[in-house]
Amino acid sequence: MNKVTIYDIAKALNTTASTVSRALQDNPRISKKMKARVLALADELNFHPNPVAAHLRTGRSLVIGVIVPRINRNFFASVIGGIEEVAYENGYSVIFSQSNEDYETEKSIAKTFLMKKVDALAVSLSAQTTDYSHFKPFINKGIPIVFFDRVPDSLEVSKVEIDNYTAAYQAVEHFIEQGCKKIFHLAGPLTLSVYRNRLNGYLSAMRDHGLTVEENWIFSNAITLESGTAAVEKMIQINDLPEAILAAGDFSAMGVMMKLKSEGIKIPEQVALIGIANESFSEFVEPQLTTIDLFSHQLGETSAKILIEQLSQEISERKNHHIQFPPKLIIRGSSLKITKIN
Amino acid sequence: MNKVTIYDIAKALNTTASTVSRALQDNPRISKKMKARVLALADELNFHPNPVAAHLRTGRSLVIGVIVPRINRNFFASVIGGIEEVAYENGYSVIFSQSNEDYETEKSIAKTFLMKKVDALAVSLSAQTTDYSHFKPFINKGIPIVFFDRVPDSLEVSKVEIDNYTAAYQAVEHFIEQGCKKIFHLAGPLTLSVYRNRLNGYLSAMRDHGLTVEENWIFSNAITLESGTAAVEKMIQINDLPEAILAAGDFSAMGVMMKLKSEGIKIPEQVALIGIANESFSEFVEPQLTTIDLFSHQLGETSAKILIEQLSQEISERKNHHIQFPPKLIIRGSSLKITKIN
DNA sequence: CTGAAAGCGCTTACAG
DNA sequence: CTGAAAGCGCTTACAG
Repeated sequence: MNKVTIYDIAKALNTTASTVSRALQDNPRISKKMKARVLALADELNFHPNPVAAHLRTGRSLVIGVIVPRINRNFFASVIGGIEEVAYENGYSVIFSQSNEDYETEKSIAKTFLMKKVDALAVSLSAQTTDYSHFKPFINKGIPIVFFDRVPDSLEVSKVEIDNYTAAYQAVEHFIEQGCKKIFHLAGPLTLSVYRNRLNGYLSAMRDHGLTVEENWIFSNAITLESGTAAVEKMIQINDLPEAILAAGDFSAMGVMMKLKSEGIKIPEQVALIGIANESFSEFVEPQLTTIDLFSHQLGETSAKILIEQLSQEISERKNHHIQFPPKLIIRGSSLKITKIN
Repeated sequence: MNKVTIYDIAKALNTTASTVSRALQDNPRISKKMKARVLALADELNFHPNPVAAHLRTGRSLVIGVIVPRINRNFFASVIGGIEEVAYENGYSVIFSQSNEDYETEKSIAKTFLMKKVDALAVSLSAQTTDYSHFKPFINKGIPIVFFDRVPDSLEVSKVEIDNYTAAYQAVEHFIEQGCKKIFHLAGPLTLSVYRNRLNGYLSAMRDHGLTVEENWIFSNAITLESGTAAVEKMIQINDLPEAILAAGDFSAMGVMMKLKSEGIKIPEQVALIGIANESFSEFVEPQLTTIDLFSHQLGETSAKILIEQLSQEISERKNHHIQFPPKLIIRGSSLKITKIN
């Protein structure tokens, strides 16, 4: 219990703290014999160097900070899981905090993490965030920073995401192959480039196939279950149902599905449906939801690897990575009008 | 950028670090005038005391460690979300790690957290853990520790859970009210008291209603989707279907549901079904899944509150809390044989 | 109300 | 290959 320090070990071995410290770090300047003696005694006394003291001295905390909108989403939980795994393997711990989609909270967390001296930072932006200056101090201090999924467009930093433009584009093409022309899009908050890219992919695919998108075909800020339900209500109200709907997230797709079903509208026969995220529930529902995999775990692993690589480099030799995973459309029953499965 | 310290402030104000330190802590021994001057300058210089130095000196890290089997489950993500919220409000940060249901990993994380000097610890045990000695050092050092959901039965510590016995008991009674007598149970890993309690609740309810449970009515170690599917396969194989199934988790209930549906067996008409956890997907599926709410977010909040309370107390005045939330059966379509809704 | 001084437990430049 | 010494940036018992 009474904490053992390197001084206790030094005294017992008739040497100095310097030597003990070096021996524990496997410093080549220490003889094998001395190292063996130090390690043996450290082991016997169950000694572990106090990382806090080391941190104060070296400036390295071995902690990676993570900021997410909320942890209570399979997608974000899974990304954080990936980050934690890689971090742990490399001797780093993960400290995290939730912005709750709130800009002020995000700013305050960034400040806290800066004070707590995280060695590196991984962030997925809140839906409210349009100004990124709260991340500047990290960049200025040479603290590696990586954004994942919800990345800023106007900041020179490392980014890890999927190719959202192509993802939406492919979804629309799949609808078109299934014979759909009147295709609606439930877009997310357009403050975030993720959702702007999905919207653009949708628009381009429609245009490239000679389909004109009407104004009321696009619903904005619709990523919750409720907003999916509300969108369908509105369609029914003005008696304007599409042949297909691409939702910017699985939760709003789920709202769409539940509302359509409760109204007796057949999926995919009357309205085909595609979500984005591949949440676990997407294969539990009926019909199973066609969706786009976001490679959440790999997103996390890759983000952590970038940070850890940069931590091992001199500031001058670091470069920003911009990684885009190719999207993967997972075709299931909700979008198959022609080849019916399920 | 060039870090400001209390010495810089002291020098600029023609006073000493002691005074600056006390002023920043709002120590009553410092004059209001001096406090005002210190705070103004600190603000102007954008100074924040280095918590690492404070930690080395005071021994307080303002970090709470959390160990979960895995983060990639809505239940655990939600608990951690609750812990983080309360921690953040109280100036604490949350560091977490995943045991991946592995005992050795759990031990190793505990050791790491001890070394990293967390101020307090919240744990949900891995399914493999039957020995708790890796938590003893925390208890011995007076580091507050709380277990949630997957709590150890033979350790004098604070525990936060739901009354799992009653939960399962009520589920069985609900089945009986619906006219079921042949009721199967998919139990979880019985190393964990959570699952033993659920099994016991099931057994007691059956016995109290004069129903004899046969050996093959209970499937053990069945909390994954796959094990749910496998259980139904086995029932079909030996041609022995029940009137109702209580699964120890929503994921295995989902496996049961999918398999029954693919076999053309009607839920709840032929087999009624109840899960446990109230995962978000439970209301998305068809029929909607009757389940038991585990109050995940409150579990997290309560766990964090206990820790924070204890951190403010002398070791001698701390006492172990044992909190059991009353269970809440959420009745949906999958269990309603008589009163059909949905 | 304010100050001088020690110390938390390491690491590392400097010296030999 | 080993040691003596300074210092990371705070806090707080002791003194006045």
